[in-house]
Amino acid sequence: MISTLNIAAEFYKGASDPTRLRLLGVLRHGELCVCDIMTVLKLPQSTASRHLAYLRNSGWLESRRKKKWMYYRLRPTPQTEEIISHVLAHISCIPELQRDYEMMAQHLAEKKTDACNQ
Amino acid sequence: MISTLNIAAEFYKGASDPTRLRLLGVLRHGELCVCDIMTVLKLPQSTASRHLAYLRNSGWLESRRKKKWMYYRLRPTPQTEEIISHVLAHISCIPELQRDYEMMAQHLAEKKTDACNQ
DNA sequence: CCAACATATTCAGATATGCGGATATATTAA
DNA sequence: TTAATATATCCGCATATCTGAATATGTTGG
Repeated sequence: MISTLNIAAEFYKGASDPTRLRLLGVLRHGELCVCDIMTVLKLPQSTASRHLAYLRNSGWLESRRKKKWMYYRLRPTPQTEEIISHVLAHISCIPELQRDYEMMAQHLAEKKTDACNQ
Repeated sequence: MISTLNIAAEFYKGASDPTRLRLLGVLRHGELCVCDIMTVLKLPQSTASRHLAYLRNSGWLESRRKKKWMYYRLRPTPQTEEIISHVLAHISCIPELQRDYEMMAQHLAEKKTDACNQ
């Protein structure tokens, strides 16, 4: 049986792993594809994909396919919008995540096209 | 602020279990001893104690001894005050936790003395 | 259709976490 | 000091989670 209590616990479990916090941190940039994320964060592809799916299943993200690429983005629902914004604010001053964020900014700036062209 | 990535992950891991969310919910009442918590939430004593220790170690609670009883309370540090208040607001509308909260209120009202007198 | 590429899933092994009864420790009252 | 009480920790066991390589699935362009 899925209760609201368990759903809330799953939601916070989404934020309970360092790699997933890194993913949330760079997703403050907006919609990102798996290949950009794994490139910037230097994560194995399976690790990036698995944790992104975890975040989607726990209520943090939604995804859509665009050509060959799967794009993930933060998903503020009426129930989670406020808490998500505060968690993001909370983690935004973690040094490791600041570095991730800047690396992603540089990576995005250097992309020549809108599509993924690593 | 949250000093490291791992510490932040541990903090959210504290909120990632249904039983621990129940503990946080009743602790909105203020300082509570283990015996009141285990009585109201109908938790085995080892379960209540273990999760309270978990919450203390992950940055949510602090504790102090008062006579024979160990009292736990929410610990809003400068680093966690804002996020803790928003997590509490987030979980405050979960039906199970509302019931817990009301049961605790009734339990506290019926206590005859300040000390634990179950 | 097929080749190339992006992403998802599987796999095995290591580690972490949950549980509740049993036991240990700590504090107090008599 | 001793008994009673409150809390913490230990224990065995079950389940969950993390990892990265390997493999499977899915999409696109030619």
